[in-house]
Amino acid sequence: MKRPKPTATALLQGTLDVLILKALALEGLHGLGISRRIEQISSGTFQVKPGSLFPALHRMEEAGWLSSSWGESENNRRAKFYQLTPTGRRQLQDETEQWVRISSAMAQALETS
Amino acid sequence: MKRPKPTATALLQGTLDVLILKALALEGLHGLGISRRIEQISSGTFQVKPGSLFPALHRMEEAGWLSSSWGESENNRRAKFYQLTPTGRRQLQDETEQWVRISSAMAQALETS
DNA sequence: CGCTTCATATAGAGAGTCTACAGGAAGGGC
DNA sequence: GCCCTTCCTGTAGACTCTCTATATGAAGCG
Repeated sequence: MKRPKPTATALLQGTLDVLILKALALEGLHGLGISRRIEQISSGTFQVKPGSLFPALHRMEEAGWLSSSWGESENNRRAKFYQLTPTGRRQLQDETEQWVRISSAMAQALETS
Repeated sequence: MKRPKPTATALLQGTLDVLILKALALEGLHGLGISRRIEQISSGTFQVKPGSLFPALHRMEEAGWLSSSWGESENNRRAKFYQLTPTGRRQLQDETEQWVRISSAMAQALETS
């Protein structure tokens, strides 16, 4: 019981990637649009801050899961749009399956036995 | 696609704590016993390496969730036994509820929409 | 022309897990 | 007595990822 825990840590480490991939599954979006989409499909549970989002996008683009192109947002702002690559779509499948495995193992482990 | 991903990262960051707490919910165990219990209650899905386990135990003891005492293992080896403190038991409840919230939000987000 | 909003970006800190290694002590084989 | 394996705890260093905080620029509004 050292400190009252300053950081909230809303996101579980490792879940951001699959959420970004899922957000882009239907259509390409720009950065803040991805953030809003994630918040939407999780009913507000996950709120991705810019400082988490953009490094993740760069990392995933470098990994070959996303491709980007500059365009204009719905508010006439310069915005970078991201799309899933075929590799990224595969990655979405893989990470989704991995999540199912892990979460069912967790559910089993946390069952009151 | 830089590297073929050297590390496997079997465990999701942040899930080790609640697994340790759950492993100790029924009875006190020593370090490697906790590791084996976690592997058992997750049907082999989670395998906690010593290099992850012991720092976590020290951290959690310092946080006041666990108390420890030296004793003898079932194989006559010197072993440190850990028990849940009342604070730790509360922490187990909190983290379990948090896991339920997060995993259901993830399930909803990853639903094919 | 300042203010707000939108949009992208980086630096630095912090946390947590991993690999790899180390040491001590018990038990078995010979 | 001596090796060798197993059990048990532990640390060091690297690595990855998320967070807070801050910065920049451009559009729109009054």
